[in-house]
Amino acid sequence: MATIEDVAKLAGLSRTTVSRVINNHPYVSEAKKQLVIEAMKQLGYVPNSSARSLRNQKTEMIAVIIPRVMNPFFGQLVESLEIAASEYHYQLIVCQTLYSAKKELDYLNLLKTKQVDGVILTTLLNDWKQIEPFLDYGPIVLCNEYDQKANIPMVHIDQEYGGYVATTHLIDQGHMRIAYCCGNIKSNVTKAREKGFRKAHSEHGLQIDPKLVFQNVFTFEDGKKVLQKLAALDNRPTAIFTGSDEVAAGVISEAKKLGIDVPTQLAVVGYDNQAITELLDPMITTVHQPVKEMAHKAMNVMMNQIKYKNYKTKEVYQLPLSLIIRNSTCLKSPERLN
Amino acid sequence: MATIEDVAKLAGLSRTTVSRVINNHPYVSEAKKQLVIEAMKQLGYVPNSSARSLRNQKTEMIAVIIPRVMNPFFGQLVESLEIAASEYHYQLIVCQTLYSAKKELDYLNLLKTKQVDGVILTTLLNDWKQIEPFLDYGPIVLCNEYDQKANIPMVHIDQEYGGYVATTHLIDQGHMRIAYCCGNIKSNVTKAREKGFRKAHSEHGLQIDPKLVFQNVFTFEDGKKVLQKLAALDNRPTAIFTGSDEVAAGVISEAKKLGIDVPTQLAVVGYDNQAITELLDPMITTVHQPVKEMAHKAMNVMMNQIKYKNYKTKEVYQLPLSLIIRNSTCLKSPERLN
DNA sequence: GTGAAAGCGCTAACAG
DNA sequence: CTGTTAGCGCTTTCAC
Repeated sequence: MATIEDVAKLAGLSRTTVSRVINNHPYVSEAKKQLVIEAMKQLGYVPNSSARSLRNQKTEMIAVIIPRVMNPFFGQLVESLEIAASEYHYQLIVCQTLYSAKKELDYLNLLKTKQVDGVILTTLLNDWKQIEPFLDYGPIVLCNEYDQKANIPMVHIDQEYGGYVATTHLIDQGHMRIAYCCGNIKSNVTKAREKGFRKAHSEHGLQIDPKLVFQNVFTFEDGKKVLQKLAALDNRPTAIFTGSDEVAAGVISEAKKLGIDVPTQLAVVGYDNQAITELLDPMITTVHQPVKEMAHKAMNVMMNQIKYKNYKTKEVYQLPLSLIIRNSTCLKSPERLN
Repeated sequence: MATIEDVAKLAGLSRTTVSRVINNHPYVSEAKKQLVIEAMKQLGYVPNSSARSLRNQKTEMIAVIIPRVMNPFFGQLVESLEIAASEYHYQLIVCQTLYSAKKELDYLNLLKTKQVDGVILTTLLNDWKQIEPFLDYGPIVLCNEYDQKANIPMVHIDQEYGGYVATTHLIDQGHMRIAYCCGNIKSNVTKAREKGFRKAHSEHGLQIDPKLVFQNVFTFEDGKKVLQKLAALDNRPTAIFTGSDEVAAGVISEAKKLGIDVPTQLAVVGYDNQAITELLDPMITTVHQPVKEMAHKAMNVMMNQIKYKNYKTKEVYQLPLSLIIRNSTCLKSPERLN
């Protein structure tokens, strides 16, 4: 493989001049520049990126830590992050924790070993205390996840409003007994959503029945099970807020099987606005999260972190979301509430 | 950041000895080994991976080139490839072409610049002639895609059998007019599938009506459009083979809208066995592809390529697939054909 | 067993 | 405008 030295020799110049041409430095005469370009072409020369990384102390790689790619929300996030990264000529490394806190820490080591210039965390499996020491080695940006204690940039979505707007929509439709499903109760994303759910209730003077609250509900199957439990209740709810479209799909599927009509007997709200919401009958009312915008903002913030190296400054960016009303909560009116 | 030099000084030893400890070399006395370990711990030392990459001429990174993460098939492939890579202590870089042949070439440059030890190609947007020169810089493995002309390892699935088994299933159900949708006609994956479709027909002495063949059908929306065209036909088909579950879902959705019953008036076969096949009513008969196995095999082959550096040897691994029969093609009998 | 020294390929003072 | 030189942090001969 040709090196910069080879190019220099062939062009009859020094390594420095070649380097200058590669890096578009000024003060290289046009004549020599052409000489260098010619020599590079002739040798098929491409700079070695390990050498550059070592010398420049940067790798132009970002790691993104997610639970798993097949989770539609995180898949979409990775897709958008990769597109954003490539706009900055950065490469994206995918790191799947598979919900293991230890793997999260393992992947953070990429920062210590300088394999990446920064890490984007999309969930937080460990306590902030465990994460913080890694900041000595490079920037960490929270994207989607939020932590009050963290002294770093975070780009996230207003989940409290998400819970609030969806619940308010149900209450406006006349529902007074609303079931609630959420995912990982330890996540601040989940907590904020629940806060919004509670706020909507208290604003309307409504109580929440603890029997209607379910935790750690993630999948289609989980959704089915929740519906079975609800169906067995004496005093059934007339609506349900689910933490994800998959769960909503499970609820609807099982409701159909048991002859419970959606939305007339049970209104269902999903979350994430995944493709599936438009494929089912009825189509699912859901909360749209601005994933692309979040990804771009997070990458933008990351680039600034890399540039200005102020890794331990808290910066909070909160993005709005919107409710998309479809037939799983009401028979007509496809409006969009902001 | 502590370097190997710092560790050596603190331990009162040479860089060499420290390096030996890091790399688990024999011939280091236990006493000094402990000294080094102690010093490393005290300094929070971690070896710099750019320096190692430069010295060792390997990065322990693999790039995988896919169209996009949100395509469920490729999302699943990335998920499995990342898991496989991490078992070898390799990192995975995601590269999305967004169906641009130029981006495919751009990402192959990661090989030239030595940013990765190898590239896994899952589709082929360029001619093999365009790709081949990159083999001078490192290994390329084809995973999912297949090309007769390529002189490299390829791990793929027996798509011809996929087309064959699905079509035979339809014929066995008594269908004689079967519509056919496929994706990118230039892909060998697509071609093989069609070959199987044709083979099943000729084995049963059946003709294929060109009016029933559709190309470049990828999405849910595309599926809807295909059904609309079929519905407008004088002589409608009684079954349809689609290239993906999404398309099948679109066909079924539109059929419902037009009052065409699935499966009695139109039997529908999907492809990929994505989650959605079990969420819809009717559940979709589909072809299951062994994605995890393919990913593991591809990564395994890649590791051998890196080790033995015989980049230009053709090796073909073909994996079997199976038909999963659900209600979109027949009302009962949930069997599984191999 | 251990260390000195060369060098992986590149960039950036610094000097001219 | 151009070249000389000194490393970036690590591993590996080659001596001892």
